[in-house]
Amino acid sequence: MPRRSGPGKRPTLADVAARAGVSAMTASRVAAGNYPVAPPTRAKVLRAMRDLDYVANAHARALGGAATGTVALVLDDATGPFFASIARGVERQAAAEGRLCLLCTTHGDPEREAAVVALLRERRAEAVILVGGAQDCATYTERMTAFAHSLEQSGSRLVLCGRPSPGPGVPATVVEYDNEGGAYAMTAYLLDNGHRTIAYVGREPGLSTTDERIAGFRRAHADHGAALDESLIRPGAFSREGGAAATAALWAERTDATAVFAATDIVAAGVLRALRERGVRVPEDVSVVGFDDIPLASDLTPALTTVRVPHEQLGREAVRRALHRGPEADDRVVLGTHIVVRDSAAPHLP
Amino acid sequence: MPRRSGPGKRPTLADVAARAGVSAMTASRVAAGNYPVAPPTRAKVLRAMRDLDYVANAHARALGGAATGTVALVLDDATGPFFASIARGVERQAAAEGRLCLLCTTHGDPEREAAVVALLRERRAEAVILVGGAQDCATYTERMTAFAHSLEQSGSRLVLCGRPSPGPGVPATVVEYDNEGGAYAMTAYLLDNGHRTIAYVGREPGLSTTDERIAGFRRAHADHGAALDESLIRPGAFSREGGAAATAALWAERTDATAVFAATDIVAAGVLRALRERGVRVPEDVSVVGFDDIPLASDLTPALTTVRVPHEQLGREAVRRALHRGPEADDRVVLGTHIVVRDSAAPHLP
DNA sequence: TCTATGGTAGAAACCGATAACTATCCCTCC
DNA sequence: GGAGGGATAGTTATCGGTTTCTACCATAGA
Repeated sequence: MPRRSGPGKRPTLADVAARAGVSAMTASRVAAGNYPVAPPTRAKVLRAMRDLDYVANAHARALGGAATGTVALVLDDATGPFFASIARGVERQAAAEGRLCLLCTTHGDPEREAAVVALLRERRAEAVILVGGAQDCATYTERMTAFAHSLEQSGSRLVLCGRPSPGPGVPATVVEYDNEGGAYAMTAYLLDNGHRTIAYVGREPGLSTTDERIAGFRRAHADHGAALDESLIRPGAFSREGGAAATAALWAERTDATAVFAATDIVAAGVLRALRERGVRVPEDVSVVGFDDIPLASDLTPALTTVRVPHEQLGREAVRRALHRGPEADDRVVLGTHIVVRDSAAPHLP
Repeated sequence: MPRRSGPGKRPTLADVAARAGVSAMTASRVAAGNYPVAPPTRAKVLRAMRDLDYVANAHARALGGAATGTVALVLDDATGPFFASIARGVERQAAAEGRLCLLCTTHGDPEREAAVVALLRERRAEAVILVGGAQDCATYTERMTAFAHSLEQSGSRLVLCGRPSPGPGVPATVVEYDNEGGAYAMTAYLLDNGHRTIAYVGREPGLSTTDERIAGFRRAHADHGAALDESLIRPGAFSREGGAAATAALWAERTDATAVFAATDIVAAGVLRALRERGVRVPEDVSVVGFDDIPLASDLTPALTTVRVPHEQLGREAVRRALHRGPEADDRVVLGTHIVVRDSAAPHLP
């Protein structure tokens, strides 16, 4: 049975030292184990530590100049399997490196993002990992540049994960994945299967990921000599409802698309639902593909053909590269993506 | 453009004070705003702070006795929509209360759990929230009791979220949800719909949640005067594969069940897959229901009838009750659960 | 016997912010 | 004119662990 001390009376090193009949310094050395201490003395100190259930004060250590052993993960929203997978990667790598992981959310609010970064500066987080697509405009670049510099001044490192780089010369690490290439591969796959009228559902204007994916979509069309009807690129929020609504709008207008490329797997879930409601069979009548390869993808009916994004690895790399910084060349990585073929896409026979 | 200071040279309050030509104390008072400072002086200090891009050192503050503004969330695994929702609730409430949230995972390893708790004691987290089902044995109770006491000694509060209480007199807050009641309601619903041969798939022996749900399952049978064939309670892991495998095993043995109660929604996804592979129609031939109501539930085909667990509220309550402690009576809450009827269950016509 | 040497342990200072106390200044009122 | 008091700013000490420097003892070698 552990001692039933009253609340808030934590034993300090001095207490341990007193109980062991040595100085605080000796107790500290036993705890750290980086200095020779005579075995009998060490035993007495260890005894006292166990008796008092001593734990060091991390804040005192950090104040003394030691690293804080903390990395911070900042995301839009902790729900969403996309973020969850990245969080898992971050947490795992952090744990593997003996760090604890702070989790913060911004709900897409730049002001809150700035507030969170300020809080993390106060805590001297060793790395601050910002995750998720962002509006890639001048304001964004400026903000990230400012964050990078103030974090650097606080001895911490900014990591942009799945976000555009603020440009060279800015002290930040960027870990991205190949949006353009993934979209290209998927579009090429559909084109190779005979599809010529492919709708892209879920364009969020200005969002960096959207822009890159649409670029790949276009390039594949061009490379295959396929005409691209701009009216097939449909706006829509990155949500089930967004996917369903955009599909409803598209089908109200025209029903000649033979394939739908959903901006994300979640959007694809909405697309599938909307099509099912209209009696359209997938993949017999229309092929549907997604992007992300979240766990949901394989649970949909039919199981979703999609683009695999290495979320967990993204998180691990973010932590790894922030903590062990090599040559400057390593400050930007792009992880590969590839398509995963399941059951939601079929050849289109003219 | 922000100042391009070299790395690691953070300005201190003393630097600010020097630049403003005042004492550190005055600068501190301006920062805290809890003491009258003459407007011209305040302006000078604020100016200096902005010039130097000053941020306080949270560790110094914490060392001085202030609260650390940190709550910790400890879970088995950050993936899993179940945990993600709780994490969201915890993070939101923490943010609302001006706290940051530490995220740790244990992968179900008690040793790692102890190590994590020790780390959190070092950091003086204000609350340590342990989430997720646990083996409810004597060892568990002992461990939790020990955690509760040592955390209390460190001035922090243990919260058990969705876990059994270690008993009265232990300084811990328990936030649970009604497993037994939810399982009872769902079983009663199936029985009311004429089902008499209901399989329970996904028993993890010894796990507290499993035991409670099966208790509800039994009680409903008893109350409805329905015989319960013990061989219909099938073991299986809490995973898609577990659900699929258990279903395959069951169907290999007997095919007379008219309904399947899956231990969790994830298990239900596996059950649905296994049934689909066997050409069994849901809900026409067999009804399938789950437990948790994670987002996936409404994306399955057919949309899953399941038991709603208020995950996010669970997280919020955990933080709220740990931070504002009222009378001791509030140390244990049980949040309600209720069934959500969708499309995966239908009446059984004899 | 006296001095090098190594092995141990302790004392003082420091990290940065702040609580508690003290010291001014200046104005008011007796 | 001097005591009293409000408003403001500064001094000192403290939180707990670590770094750096110093002090001691014992044994070995001269």
